[in-house]
Amino acid sequence: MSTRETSRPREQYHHGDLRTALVAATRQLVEEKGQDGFSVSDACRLAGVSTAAPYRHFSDRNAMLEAVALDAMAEMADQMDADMAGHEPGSPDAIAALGTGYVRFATANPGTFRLAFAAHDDSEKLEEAGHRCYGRVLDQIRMHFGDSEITDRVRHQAFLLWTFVHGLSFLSIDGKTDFANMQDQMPQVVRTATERLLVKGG
Amino acid sequence: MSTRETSRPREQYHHGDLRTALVAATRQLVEEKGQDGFSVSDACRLAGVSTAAPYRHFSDRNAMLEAVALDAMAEMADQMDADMAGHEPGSPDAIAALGTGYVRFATANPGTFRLAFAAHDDSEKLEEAGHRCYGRVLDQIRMHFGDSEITDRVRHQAFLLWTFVHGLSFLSIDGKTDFANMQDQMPQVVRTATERLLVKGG
DNA sequence: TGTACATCAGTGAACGCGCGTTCACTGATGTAC
DNA sequence: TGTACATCAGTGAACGCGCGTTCACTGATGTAC
Repeated sequence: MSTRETSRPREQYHHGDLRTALVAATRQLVEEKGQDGFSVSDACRLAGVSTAAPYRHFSDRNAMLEAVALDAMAEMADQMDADMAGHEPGSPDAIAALGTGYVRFATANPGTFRLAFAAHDDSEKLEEAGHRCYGRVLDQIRMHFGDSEITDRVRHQAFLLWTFVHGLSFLSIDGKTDFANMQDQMPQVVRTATERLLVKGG
Repeated sequence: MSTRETSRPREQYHHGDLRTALVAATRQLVEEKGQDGFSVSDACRLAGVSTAAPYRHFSDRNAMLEAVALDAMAEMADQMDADMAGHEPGSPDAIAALGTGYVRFATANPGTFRLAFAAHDDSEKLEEAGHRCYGRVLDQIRMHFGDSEITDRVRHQAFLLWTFVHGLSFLSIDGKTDFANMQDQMPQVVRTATERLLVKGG
């Protein structure tokens, strides 16, 4: 099972890892053209297979998008973990780092971010992945307050912070921030908002 | 030039106000199917005209969407003005009212809201309309601080607040708020965030 | 080690569909006389 | 008030296109003997 580049034309009848290659192709196209601009045919072209091939691995077009969304959600959790590493658990530093990780993922992967957070009527797997991601925020804020479980005030604070970084993500990827350099200023903006939003009496 | 319902089949050769009817149809479809799901043909069906008719009034499909976005931006400004009316200018009440007006517009018109705030490469008219809308926020915050002009701190504060209500809008329309009743709780959430984010030392 | 065979991941051609846009046209409207 | 005519907002048929999905098939792989 050799590694294979997504865009190189097939040289063998059996691909080896077509599912993975198709997810990669789908993700690339979602970034380039958005989830509505994405087409199964394009993904097949990228992966170098016939247009019927994906149906061995996915029930339909939507399942391909869902696979990308699931991947993205897990990757985002990793990004947040990485950004949080080294900070005192429950500290404003750690909490702000979670937020910057979120926004950084969104700006680095705007199409995928949009896809992952769009309303998917059904997918409970995606919802679970989202909750797993959000659990990190809840837990840091629980520790910040020294609570032993996820209380209402923890949930409330977490929601305020999530709302902020979610808004910052969308404003950034839609080009509505007038910062000269979003990359540089973003962490400071998140830090300020975190400090102000995070107060006990809420 | 009589008023005409959008969905009634045409009875006359000349429509009377086809441009307006097409904008209304486009907007309805953007709400039902999103801006990518919208099709010119559907809009023509709704307006009861042939598929070639829109090209008398719009250069292409995109121009139809832009017209809807422009309408929406103006309407949003009206909503914000209406919600702000009766509050002391520059007061937290007034500023929070601007925010709730924003979120209320978004949740009442999710498809149109998304369209209006998506990245439109070019349209300077839309950008202007957006700035006109945002000017209300800048002005209220300027008054709040008693500044005589739009200073950097005013811009900074306004951006924090905008970010928050923008995030709340997206979380709401994508069904990520776990409130039992968004309609009831939203104003209080906006109020809390406004109070916390709005401090002099920023 | 060599052979027979089941499995199933791929092919490629075809399907029906709806799309955005163009074209030469038609006919209602409003104005000049 | 009545008529001729220019204007231009509509028609309807057609175009080329790319789409998602299905179908009977082919041929590479891995296993049982």
